[in-house]
Amino acid sequence: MKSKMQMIESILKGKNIKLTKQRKAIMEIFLNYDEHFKPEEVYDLVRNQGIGLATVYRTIEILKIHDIIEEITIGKDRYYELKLFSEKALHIHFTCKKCNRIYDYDKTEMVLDLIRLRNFVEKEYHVDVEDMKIMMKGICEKCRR
Amino acid sequence: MKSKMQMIESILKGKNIKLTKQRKAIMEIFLNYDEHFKPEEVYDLVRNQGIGLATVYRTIEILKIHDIIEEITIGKDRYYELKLFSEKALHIHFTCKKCNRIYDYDKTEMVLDLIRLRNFVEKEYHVDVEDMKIMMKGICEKCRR
DNA sequence: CTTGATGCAAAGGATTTGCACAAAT
DNA sequence: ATTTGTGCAAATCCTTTGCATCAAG
Repeated sequence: MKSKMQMIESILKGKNIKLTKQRKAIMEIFLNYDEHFKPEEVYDLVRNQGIGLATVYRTIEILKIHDIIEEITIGKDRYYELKLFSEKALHIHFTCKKCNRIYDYDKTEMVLDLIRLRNFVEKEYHVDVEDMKIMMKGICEKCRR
Repeated sequence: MKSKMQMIESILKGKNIKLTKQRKAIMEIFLNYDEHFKPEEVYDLVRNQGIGLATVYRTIEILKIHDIIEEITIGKDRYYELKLFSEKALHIHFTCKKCNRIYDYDKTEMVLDLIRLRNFVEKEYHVDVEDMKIMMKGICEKCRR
């Protein structure tokens, strides 16, 4: 059985994309921590390996285009997180207005609503929906008390 | 009965925000066309009145903070559109991957699903949801044929 | 009058790009 | 060998800010 890393590698190989040590290092960040990162944050984690910021941006772009990671924008910040293999394939991003923490919610109960929503849109507007993002903003449990 | 413009004016008056001719001109863009605009696009529509780009940015910020317009980010672009008074209070933004057109969908049937989703999140995670955005990406009807 | 707003140009921050060199296939 | 990727620094793009001046309340 192939590891996730190997699966990503074979996806990229099929597209003439070379597997450099820089790209592997960056991919590992997303695979090992199932979290969101800003480009700068990824850079901080790999710069000790002599990897430049431009390479981080270029690699993120590649991973995004091939749907391995996804981009979420919150206010003025852009984050990236693993999309492929993520158990929380369809999840909701919640940002707290007070503490600015970002939470990912992914209960199955919601996924059903989301799928229904997608099906409705596809039928009603005759489109193919390939991707959806739900962002909520409000006050989190900790900040409410 | 107050016009929408008058209502916005009274909201802003209560906050020590002066009603300059520049701000009125920019507010009218959002009121008259119920569409999304980039800052530059708003600027193009008001620059003939001698309004500077910085003022457009500053006014957009004010309108956003007071929930008169809302921000949506699609890829690398940031758009703003009327939020207050908008019949399509809760709507879905759909972007076509091929033609890059942006559509707003707002059938009531979906709104119910969205409200249920919000209620679920609030109960399950003990948060207050004040705002939500749904972005979908895919292929639109025109580009499918 | 007094305070807050404007326009301009300059500054800032994030992202992209050109290019000579290096590494993967 | 060829092709593609990398690091660096410079360039670009979007957005914000400082400041002298102007206008709203």
